[in-house]
Amino acid sequence: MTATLHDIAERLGINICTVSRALNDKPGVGPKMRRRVTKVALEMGYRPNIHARSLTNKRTEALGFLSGMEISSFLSNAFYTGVFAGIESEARALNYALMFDSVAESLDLARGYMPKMLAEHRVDGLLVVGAMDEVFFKAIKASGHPFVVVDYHLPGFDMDTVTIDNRRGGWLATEHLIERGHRRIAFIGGTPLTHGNFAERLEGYQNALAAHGLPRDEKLVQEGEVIGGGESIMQILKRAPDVTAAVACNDINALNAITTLEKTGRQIPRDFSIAGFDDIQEAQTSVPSLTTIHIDRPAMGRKAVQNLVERLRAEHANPIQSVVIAPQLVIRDSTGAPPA
Amino acid sequence: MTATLHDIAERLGINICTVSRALNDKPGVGPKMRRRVTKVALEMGYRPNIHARSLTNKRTEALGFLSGMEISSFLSNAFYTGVFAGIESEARALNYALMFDSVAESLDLARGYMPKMLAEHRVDGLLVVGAMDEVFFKAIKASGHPFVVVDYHLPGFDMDTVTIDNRRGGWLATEHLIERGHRRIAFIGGTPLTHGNFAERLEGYQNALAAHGLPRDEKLVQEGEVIGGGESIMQILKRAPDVTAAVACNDINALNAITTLEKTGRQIPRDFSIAGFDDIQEAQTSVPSLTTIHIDRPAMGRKAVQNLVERLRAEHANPIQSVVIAPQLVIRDSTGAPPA
DNA sequence: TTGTAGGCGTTATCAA
DNA sequence: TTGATAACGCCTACAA
Repeated sequence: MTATLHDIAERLGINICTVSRALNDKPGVGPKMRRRVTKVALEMGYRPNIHARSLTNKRTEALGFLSGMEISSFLSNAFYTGVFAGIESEARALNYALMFDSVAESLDLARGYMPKMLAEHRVDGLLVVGAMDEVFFKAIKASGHPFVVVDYHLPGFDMDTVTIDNRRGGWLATEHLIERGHRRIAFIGGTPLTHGNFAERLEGYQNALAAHGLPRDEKLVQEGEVIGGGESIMQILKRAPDVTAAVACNDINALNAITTLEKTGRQIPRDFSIAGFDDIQEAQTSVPSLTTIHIDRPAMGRKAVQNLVERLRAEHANPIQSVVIAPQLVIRDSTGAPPA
Repeated sequence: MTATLHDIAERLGINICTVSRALNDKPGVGPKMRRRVTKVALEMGYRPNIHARSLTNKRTEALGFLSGMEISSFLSNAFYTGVFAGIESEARALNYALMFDSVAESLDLARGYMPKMLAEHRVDGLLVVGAMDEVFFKAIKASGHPFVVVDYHLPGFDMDTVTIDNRRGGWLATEHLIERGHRRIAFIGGTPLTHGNFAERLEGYQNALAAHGLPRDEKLVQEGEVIGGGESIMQILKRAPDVTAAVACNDINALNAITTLEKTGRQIPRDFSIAGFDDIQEAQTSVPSLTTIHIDRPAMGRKAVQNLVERLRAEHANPIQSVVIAPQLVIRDSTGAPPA
C-alpha cells in the first residue's frame, strides 16, 4: 500500500539502513546520496510507519489527553475546552498526535486499571485536565509515564502542573470593586468552597478586603451550586441588605445572579455591581457585558504541552515544574460605582 | 517495563505463540492451558503492545477524528461537540482509541498531504465532522481508509454519512407556527443559504408553507451572518411589517433575534413567535425558553462510529450507507398564537 | 560512506 | 494441542 524504506532502498539499489539514515538526518550518508534518497522518498510518497518505529524507539509520537469528567460535562465547560484547544494546537505544532480519552467513572482505578491509551497504545506522555482521583495519579506515576496536570494540584504530590493564580484573580476583582467605591462586597461561591479553585478565589477576595481595611463578614459569603448564582445573591441580600456589589466564583454564577437581580427590579450596574471569573464567551456578549477575570486558557494548554514535551525530550531527569498563570482583570459594563 | 508475551511464556515454560493464542481466544489451546496462561497474564499485568500487533495485523485499533474547522470554532459549536461526545463514548465502548485532529487551513490538501494521524499513525478509520474540501475526500478515498462523515454530504460523491433531515426539521417548525395560527412567517437564514444545512431547512419551511396553502414571499426570507438573527429579523420587519412569527435557521440566530425584538419593546411570544433549530443548551435556559428542533447529537456520533466499525470488521465490501437522523419539535415558551 | 545482522512484540504459517 | 520459524517496518550496533 504505502511505500516502505525497503521499497525505496530497492528502487535505488541500496541498503535499507542507508535510506533510514538519510531520511532521519543522521550522520553517515553522503550529501549526494541523501538527496537522491530524499527525492525518491518524496516521489513514492513515503511516510514512516510510527508503529514499526516505536517498536525499537519506545516512542510513539503521540500524547494522551485525559479528562476526569464525563465527556459531555467536559465539552460544555468553556474553560476546559479552551485549554484543550491550546493543547491540540501545540501538540500538532510539536508534531505529536493526540489521543483523547475521558475517564469514565466506572473505571476501576483502584484496581490499577490503566487506560488503554496508556497501557496498550503507549502514548509518550499524558495531559490531565481537572481534578482526578489520587489513586489515578499514583498509578500513572508508578507506570512511569510523564504527565502534566492542568488546573488541578494534589497537595503533597509531586507533579508538573499548570494552574491559575486564583488568589490573585479574586484579589483583582475585589480590589476593582473597592476602587469603584464599594464597601460591602459579597462573594458568590460554588461547590466546594473548602478547597480548590473556588476556595482560592475566596481567599483572594478576603485578602483584598483585609488589605483595604474592610471587615470580614461571613454573612457576605455564600456557598452555592454551580449555576445557583441567583439564589446565592438573594440569600446574601436577605442577610445583608446593604451589600452593593459581589464577586462571583465564576461567570456562570455571575450571569445567573445578574438575571435574577434584574428580575427583582435592580439595574446592573446602576443598583448593583457584579464581577465574574473566567471570561467565558457570554461574558462579552451578555447585556450588560460582564466585568470578569480573564484567563488565557489556550495558553495554559500550550504551556502544558510544552512542559510535557520538554520532559520527554530531556536527556536527564528535570525538576518538577509548577507553572502559575496570571489572570487579568477585564472591566466591562457590569460594575460601576455604588448607588448614592 | 511491561510484561510481554515472551515473559509469560518463559514463566510457564511454554512457547510464545501458545500464549498469544490463549489470550486472543483463538482455537488451538487446551482449556487447562488457557486458564493457566490467562491467570499468569493477569498476575503479571500483561497488556498487549498495539504497535507490535499492528505490524502484522495491519490494524491499529484506533479511529481518527477530523474536523475541518479551526479547533476553537469546533469547540465552541454545541452541535459539533455533542456529536463528538457520542463519537468518543461509542469508540471507547467498541474498544477503539480515538485520535483527535483538526485540519489546519494551511494544510496543503491539494498537494495530497495526508494528516499524520492517517499516514503515519495509520488509524483504522476516520470520522469526519462537518464540511471539508472535496480534494480532501478524494485524497482520503484514494488512500483506502474507510471514513464516515457526519453532518455533511458532498453531492455526487459516494461516502458513508450521518446527516440530519433538515427539510423535515424546517417543516416541523414551520407547521407548528402555522398550527398556532400564524400566516405570515419569516425565515431567518444563515450563510450560505444556497446549499447545505440552512438551505435544506429553508426548503422545509417553504414546503410547509406550500402544503398549507400559504404563499411564498421572498421578502420574508433573509440570509444573514451566523449570529446576526437580530439584524435579519429587523430587516424582514422593515420589508414586511405584518410578519408575526419566524423560523430561524439555528438557535443562535433565534436567541439573538429574540433579544433584539425585546429591545424594540416586543414581548415574546405575545407579540411575536420564534422557533429555532438545534436545541442547544441555551434554548432550555433562556427566558423565554426556545421552541426549537431537537437533534440527538450524541446519537449521530454514536451511529457514525458504529457504521465505521461495522465497515472495518466486515469481511466483504459493504454498500455505502446514508443515515438520516429524524429531528424532533420541542415546544417551549417562545411560540404562541399571533397577536389578535 | 555504506552494508550486514539482530532485535523490538506480535501474529501467522507450517510442521511436529 | 503445541512448537518452531518467519514476517511486519524500522532502527542501531557493528563490520566492511
